[in-house]
Amino acid sequence: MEKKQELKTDNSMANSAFSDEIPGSLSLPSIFDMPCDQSDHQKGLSLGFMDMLSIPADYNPSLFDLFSTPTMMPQPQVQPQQQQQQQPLPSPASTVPESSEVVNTPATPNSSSISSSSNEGQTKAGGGEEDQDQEKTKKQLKPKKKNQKRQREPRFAFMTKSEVDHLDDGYRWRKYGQKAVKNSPYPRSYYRCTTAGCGVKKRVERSCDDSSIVVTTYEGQHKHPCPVTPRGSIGIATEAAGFSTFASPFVVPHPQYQQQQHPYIYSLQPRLNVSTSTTNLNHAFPSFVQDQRRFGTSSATFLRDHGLLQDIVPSQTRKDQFKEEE
DNA sequence: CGCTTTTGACCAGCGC
DNA sequence: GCGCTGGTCAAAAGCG
Repeated sequence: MEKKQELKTDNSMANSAFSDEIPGSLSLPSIFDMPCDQSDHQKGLSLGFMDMLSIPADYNPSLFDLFSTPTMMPQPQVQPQQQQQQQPLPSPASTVPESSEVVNTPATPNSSSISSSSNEGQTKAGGGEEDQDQEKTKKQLKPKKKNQKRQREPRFAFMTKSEVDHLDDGYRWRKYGQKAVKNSPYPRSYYRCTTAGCGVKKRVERSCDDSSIVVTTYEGQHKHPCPVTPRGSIGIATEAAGFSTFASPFVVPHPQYQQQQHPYIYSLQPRLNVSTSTTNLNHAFPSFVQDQRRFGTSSATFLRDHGLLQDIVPSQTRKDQFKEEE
C-alpha cells in the first residue's frame, strides 16, 4: 500500500512544483487559478472554485470567502422543477452569493449512477451466435438495471493542496476504479467505503492546472461511526489535518436546507454563527469535519484567530492570499 | 489467505 | 443513431 502510495506521490511530484513547499504540508489553492472542467460543470458537478468564477467581478471576497468557498462544494439535490419551485434563494448572478450553494445549482438533473446488480431484463440485440455467447457471459457478469433512474447521492467536494492523492479521512476506502480525465493528464480514482452497508463513495482527482491540488468529492452518507479516532488522524500535520483546516471550519448547515431534510446541503455563511442543528449530519462528513463541528466554529473567531490554519499553512502562503485579495 | 489495487470492458447519460 | 465521457464491475494481480 505504502509502496503504491509512494509511486503515486512520485508521479504527482514529478508534475508539480514542490520545490518551495514542505512535503506533506498544505497551502491554500488560489481559487482563481483553478481549471474549469466544462463537462462536470454542465452536469451540475461543479466545484466550488468554478462557481467562484461566476460571481460578480466586483465581488471582493473576504478572507473567509477565499478559503471557504472554493474548498467546500455543496451539491444541492434538487430536481429541475423543484429548483424553480423551491428556490427562494436570490439570483446568483445578481447578487453576491451569501451562500455558495446558490451558484452550485446543477444545470441538469442529478441523473443517475448507482448501478445495480439486479438481473432485470438486461438484453441487447446481439449479433451472431458467437457474439451471443459472449454477450451472454457479459450479461451475466454485469447485469444492470434499466428503466430505473439511478439516484445520485448528494455530493460535496473540496480541494486540498497535497502531494498525496488519497487523503486519509479516517474512514477505510477501497478503490474500485480509475479513469482518465478529459483534458487532464491525471486520472480520477474512485473509492468506496469498505464498511458493510455503507455506500459512501469518493472521487479523487488532481487539478490539471495545478497538480499539487487534489479535488476530493464525497458522495453519500456514512451510516457508521468513523473507524479511526478523528484526533488520531489529525494529530500529525498530514493531509487529514489539511482537510480539517480547509473545509470544516466553514461548514455551516443551511437552515433552509435543514428544513428540507437535505443532510448534505450546506451553506457557507461566513458572517453568521454556526447553526445548532446537526441532526442527520453526523456521518455525512469525514470524521475530521465532524470533529470540527463538534467543537463549533465561528467565522468571527476564525478571522481573528486562524485556528488550525495558522498552525498548518505556512504564514507566507497566507500572506500571499492576503495580497491576492488586495 | 484475505484484502486491496489494477485494468479492461461495459453501461448509462448526454450532446450533436 | 452515434460517439463521447463518466461511472461501475469484476477478474486478475499484488501485497502483507
